[in-house]
Amino acid sequence: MSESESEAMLPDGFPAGLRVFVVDEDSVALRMLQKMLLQCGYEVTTTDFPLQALELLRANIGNYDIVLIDANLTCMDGFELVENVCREISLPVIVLSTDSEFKNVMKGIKYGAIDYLVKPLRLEELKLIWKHAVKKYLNEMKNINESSSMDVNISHLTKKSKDLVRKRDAYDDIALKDNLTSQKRARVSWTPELHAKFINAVNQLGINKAVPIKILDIMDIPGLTRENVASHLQLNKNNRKIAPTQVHK
DNA sequence: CTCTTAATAT
DNA sequence: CATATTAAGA
Repeated sequence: MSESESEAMLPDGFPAGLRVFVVDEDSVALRMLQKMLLQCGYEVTTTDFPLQALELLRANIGNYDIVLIDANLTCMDGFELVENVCREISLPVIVLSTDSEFKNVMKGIKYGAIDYLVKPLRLEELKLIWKHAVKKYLNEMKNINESSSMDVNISHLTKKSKDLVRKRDAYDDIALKDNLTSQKRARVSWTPELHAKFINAVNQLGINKAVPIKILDIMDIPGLTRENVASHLQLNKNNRKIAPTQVHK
């Protein structure tokens, strides 16, 4: 709260070197983006050829920390790309678009994106994206118990994570407030529609073969996990058992 | 390793 | 309350 001047200057300890991969069909916008990202002190790799984006990412696993994808593509469905990248590459993906429609934003998130930024982008927003990379990393560390499948990619962030935790207070004013779409994996909301798909899958399989993984497979909902389904399945079984009156409180 | 259940946590 | 996570046995 004591500093207010340096807007363009990067604060001490700002996570420079974040490796950002950007996909945008519009090469002009792409250039601007690149420029801004560079101003943030990030390492930037760009492509204006979305059809190759996934391939490039595949070929460079471990070389990037975060992915930015403009969803307004003409050569393919931008959200499909988002979904595929999220599925295949374990990196935080941020959707970019000029469309601020709630529905569209939801779509981006639903397809696995960790955030959705509406163009035109402000430097301020880009300065904050490193948080997603760190958060994703922290979550994975928490989830993955003993698995040794974490690669060198992480060591790049590890040091910074510690640093950032310590320095968090310094960034709080701007950082803590941008919680639009980040946070941990959102809990599943079993809307009637989603539940319907669940029921549908169960029926399709037959009550005996209706096992979490198969249900999940048939439902084909991005981001939905086996655990989500298992939990819901359990709930439904229980409900049937003790349908009516319940002794409680 | 996945499935199921119950218990407990968020 | 609704959903998630954990623990233990199959």
